[in-house]
Amino acid sequence: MEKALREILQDAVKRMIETGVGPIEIEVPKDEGFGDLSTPVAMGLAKMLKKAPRKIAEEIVSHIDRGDTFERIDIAGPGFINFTFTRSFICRELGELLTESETFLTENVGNGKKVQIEFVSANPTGPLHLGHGRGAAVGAALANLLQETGYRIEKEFYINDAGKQVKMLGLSVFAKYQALCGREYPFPEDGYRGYYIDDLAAEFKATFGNRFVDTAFNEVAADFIDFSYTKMLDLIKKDLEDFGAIFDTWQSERELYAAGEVEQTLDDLRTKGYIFEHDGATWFRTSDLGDDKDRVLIKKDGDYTYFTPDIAYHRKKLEKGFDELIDIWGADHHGYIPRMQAAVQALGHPRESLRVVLVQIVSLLKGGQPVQMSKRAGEFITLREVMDEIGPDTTKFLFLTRRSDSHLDVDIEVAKAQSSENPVFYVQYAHARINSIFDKARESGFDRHTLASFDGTLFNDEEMRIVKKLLYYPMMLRGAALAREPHRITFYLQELAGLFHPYYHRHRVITEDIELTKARLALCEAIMVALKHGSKILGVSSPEKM
RNA sequence: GCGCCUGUAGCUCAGUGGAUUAGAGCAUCAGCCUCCGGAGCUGAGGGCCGGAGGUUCGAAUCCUCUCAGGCGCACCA
Repeated sequence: MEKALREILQDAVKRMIETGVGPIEIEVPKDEGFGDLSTPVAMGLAKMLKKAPRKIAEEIVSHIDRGDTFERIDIAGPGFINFTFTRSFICRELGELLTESETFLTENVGNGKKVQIEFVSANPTGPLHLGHGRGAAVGAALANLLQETGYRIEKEFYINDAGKQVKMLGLSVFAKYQALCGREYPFPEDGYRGYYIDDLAAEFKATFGNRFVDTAFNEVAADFIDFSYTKMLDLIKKDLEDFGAIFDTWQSERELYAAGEVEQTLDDLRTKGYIFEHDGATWFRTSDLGDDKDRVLIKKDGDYTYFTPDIAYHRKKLEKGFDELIDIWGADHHGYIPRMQAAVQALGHPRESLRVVLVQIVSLLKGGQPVQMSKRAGEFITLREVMDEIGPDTTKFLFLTRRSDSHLDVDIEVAKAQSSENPVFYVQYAHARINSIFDKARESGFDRHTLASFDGTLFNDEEMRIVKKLLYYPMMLRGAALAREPHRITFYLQELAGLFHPYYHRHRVITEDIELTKARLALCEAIMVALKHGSKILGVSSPEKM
């Protein structure tokens, strides 16, 4: 519906301004009385054409053939053009929705653009916590959303298997291992203290016995590090899989070093003149590229900073030929964006090719009281706990019912208590309910595949309202994709379910009247398709029974 | 001190320039099971959109200032 209007408007405007204009804004009016769709385009053009908005609106309207598409076209307020579609046009669209099914709901906005989404990328030093879960939910949903709207997507997890963090993990396990073997060994101050460290130490001992007792950590560091982080990574992979976050590629930081990528990146930047030496360290002149200050790449002691392999990593991504990189980061890393974009630019790509989606920290409450979460101290609620407690669907929906950059308080008590009152069930229930209507309908001999021939004149106002809501789906999806905001789908689904449930209570779908039944079943079918499609993008199931 | 994010109903949040009465869920209160699934439905109460200025025909939305919370500001990761 919106797509058709967009094309009509483009044509009309082109007759006035040969060059045409950029994307034309089309919106659903707040008040139904203002029509089905409306555009403020005339107001936007007012400055450029130096004419009154209403005059421009009139001119645009004069170039539009009402045909059997529009019931009426009005100019209202300061210059809005309001469009009301004819019933026959709307029903024709519904018919297309039914025959084309999911294809009707999506639109190709990506044009095959290659986009890589990197998300979660948790250090393999412990189980995933709730914050990671939010990143996983958002990343997976965004990937699905873009996939559905014509982008080519790769989902990647970056494994920090080379830095200090995994070393600390190894040392923590080493210390516990020594203790298990009856040796005195100081536990590192910054060590990881979670219960899983004890488990790892015990597992290590069970595997290797006392073989590593009485050795210095430095001599056996690799054994402990590799053993521990691979176990943790396996755990993470399992959690993500059960959560429904499936990755295409797993990029190891070590591999970047091994393949000489880090060195090459430094050479590359050096050749381009961004590198300088100062105070015994090697610097990257990011301040030339929009960063606050220059950044160190090689420290005085000869080690790389965290930034350095990360540049190499992004360089590798860009070389794989992606048009856009989306990184999903915790909001506490937002200060890191300018320097990473500077790096992207230094490597010869537009800085916009890196788009960072920030996911705010999840604050945890327990019965209204804040719970301090610290990975090092081992005090945190894991994604696994919550997922097991309230289910992956509810957890995902919880994360996707908010904008990703909004602060989110999760009260674990409330979340558990609400598990049967959660909005996700409202949406799923609508789907299950329709499914059960169809079970009933089949008993009465109605076939789901002959519904496209429904008689749309039988729809009452309430039904027409639902049909229109369904026809708004493609534009909602398009907007969500362009804004990279999957939460819009969540809200849409709640609204759609919110139209269906009251409708269901007021009207019987299956009645003696065969034509009316067919029309209503057609409507139900369409609702079901939309619910299913949106839920699938969110990674939430659409159960047939609950 | 500087920067970023957030401040909307009791709670959790949508809406982020255009059109009288600013929306949803939860919570609270009052109702609805002869009928396709009550994880549902109907209704009620509840808001100077943190505050103050400004731009505009028009501001929750844009600009400035200000208050409050969160997060950043490393030769840490």
